[in-house]
Amino acid sequence: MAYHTQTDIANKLKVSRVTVSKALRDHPDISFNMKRRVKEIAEEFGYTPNLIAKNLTSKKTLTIGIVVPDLENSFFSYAVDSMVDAASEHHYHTILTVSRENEQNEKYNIQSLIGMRVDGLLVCVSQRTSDSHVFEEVKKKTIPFVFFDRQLEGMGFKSVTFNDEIGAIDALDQIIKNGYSSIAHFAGYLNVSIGQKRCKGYRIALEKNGLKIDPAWILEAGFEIQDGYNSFMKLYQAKKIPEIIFTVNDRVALGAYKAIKEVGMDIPKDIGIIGFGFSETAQMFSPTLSIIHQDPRKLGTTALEVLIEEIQNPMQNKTRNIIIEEKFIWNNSIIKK
Amino acid sequence: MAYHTQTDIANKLKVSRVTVSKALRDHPDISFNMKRRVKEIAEEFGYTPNLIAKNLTSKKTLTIGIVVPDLENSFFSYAVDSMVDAASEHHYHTILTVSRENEQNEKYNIQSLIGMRVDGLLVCVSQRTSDSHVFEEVKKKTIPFVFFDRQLEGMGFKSVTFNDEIGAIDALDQIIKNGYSSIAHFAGYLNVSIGQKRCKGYRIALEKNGLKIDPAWILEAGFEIQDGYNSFMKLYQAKKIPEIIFTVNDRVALGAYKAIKEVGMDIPKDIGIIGFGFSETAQMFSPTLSIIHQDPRKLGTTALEVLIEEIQNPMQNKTRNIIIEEKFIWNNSIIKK
DNA sequence: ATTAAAAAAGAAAACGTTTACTTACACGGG
DNA sequence: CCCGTGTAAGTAAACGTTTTCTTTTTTAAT
Repeated sequence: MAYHTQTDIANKLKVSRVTVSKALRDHPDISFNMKRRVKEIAEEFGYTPNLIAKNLTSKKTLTIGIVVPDLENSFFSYAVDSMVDAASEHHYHTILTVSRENEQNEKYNIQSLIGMRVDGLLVCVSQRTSDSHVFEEVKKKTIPFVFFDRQLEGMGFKSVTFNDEIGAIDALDQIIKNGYSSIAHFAGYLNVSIGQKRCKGYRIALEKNGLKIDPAWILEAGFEIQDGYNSFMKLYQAKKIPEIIFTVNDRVALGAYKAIKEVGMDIPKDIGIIGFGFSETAQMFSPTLSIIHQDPRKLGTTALEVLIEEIQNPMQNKTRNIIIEEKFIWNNSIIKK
Repeated sequence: MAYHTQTDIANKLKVSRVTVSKALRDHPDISFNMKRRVKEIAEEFGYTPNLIAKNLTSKKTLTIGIVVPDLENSFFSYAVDSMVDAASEHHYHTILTVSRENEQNEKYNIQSLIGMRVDGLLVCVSQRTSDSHVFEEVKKKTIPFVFFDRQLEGMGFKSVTFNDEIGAIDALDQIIKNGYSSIAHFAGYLNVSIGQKRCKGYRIALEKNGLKIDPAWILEAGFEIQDGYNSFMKLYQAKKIPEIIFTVNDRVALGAYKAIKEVGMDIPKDIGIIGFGFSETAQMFSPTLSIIHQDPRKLGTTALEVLIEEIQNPMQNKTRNIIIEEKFIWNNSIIKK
């Protein structure tokens, strides 16, 4: 690799490097003529400014570090996509790291992003993270920081998240008011916060509407396609089919779809399904899946905006936790009575 | 933000900063005792080495720049995911940029990645890119560079791609040999290389098997869901239904699925479908989609490995264009006779 | 013509590291 | 006692910029 530097240009023109530096930045110190000459040679040399040298003096890297648990989950890839996009609009770069839902990786990633002196961090914490040591460090160094989607509570960092409980309550409320009363819940795992909150919403919605909660209709099996499949088959074998299945996410819903079709039942005629998800994937289902809509792009851009705000005015804005509204989208997987 | 530097540690201990630098890197110059003292203070200060300063002297950033057209396309997000992963195994970071299939963005992205002095570049060129100026620059600066999935031909860069033509021929060959003879093709657009190659494979496969090519069965409509839907409806209204539809990608296949179900026909009983795609999305279909399998993770990791190899031994390995094999996966969208 | 002010350039220092070279000292062998 | 050797430290310079401060030159005002 062979790069030219400002010094090369200065030597060629027999001027000082400061003159070159100023000329390239259109500093008023420099005459029009000199600017022209400098830029000509820069062009000729294919000069590309060395940003890392620039960063060293300016103390700004114009770079944002992202830590995400997983990119195979399209929810995150949409979120990251919109972050990269929004960042680029603010002339920021993004260094992307993936933790694979592993606390060690996550810690390592954050530390090296700090080492690279990113101007700020966007982190979606892994499901099992418990050690807050790295985050304490971030706080001590007062690095602009925003949690998105998931957060470590009680650390005083800003965050942008959804409120699953309200989302679930709101959606189920509408469904129940529409005349449905037997609703099963495929719950993922109840010891992770996402599973917990969604299940809580389910319980509250039912109670609120005077429906009693049948423990046999809360199936705790996991977050993957196969888990949805298994859960439905379990209900089917027990001949205990609800009117509606409320799944913890769209992957589980997909598994349920497969199982339901396999046993020859019809969605939405014989059974309705609703799940957490977002519009693009809901459209992949046929019939299209009714969802409690978590918009990953809104999450991404909001988180980024909050971070930029924090970078530009540190410790000003006091709003800590931004909640993004989840809207219930009634698609074709449930019949409107 | 408040960072401590080696100088801070040096002052505290009343030693020179070089001693600190060496101690932290376990340089043999330094006594065990001094190392211990230095590390103690480093710990106390929460010292994090400034990598950008380090990079300035070492001329290595341990960072790889990625340019991808789009992350909403899950094919790319899988590819990027595996790149980030593989890079991190080699202790490299990744700066991710998205071009949105826009040549200007792409150019800008590459230039700023060069500005950040990434050690190498992984680029999937946008569909319309024609100006090779930036790439000439990359070549002049001899920056390690690898094209993935799509490439600008004739520039002499390494590349990792699929061979769609062979993939299509191979798959259709098997299908035809299985007894099918009327096969339509939903072709995307024939003026982009991806559409061209896949269509060419289609033609060759048919000719090779003595089937004549009916222009009415090549529908050029686009690459999105809606295009697949429209194309099928067009065939349906013309009452010209083939045994098999071969789609240019999985999104078009999805549109076809929707249309087929809508008119009350059954996959695979009434009509079979095959498309380009990868296993994870094929599983999203019901029935599961038969695919010419393009493995994004294999693409990603291979591209990254080739790049690392090029970074470590520049201009050594002469193999320019690596082709990743596409395997035909016969799923449930086509009946095996 | 003299002086003040403005314009154009340059010099030195800084950012936080690493690398190459130098110094100081202790130790043992002859 | 001198010398060579090894150990442990330090000094100076470098990486490629930007910033702050000077200096030199030009222009304009008296």
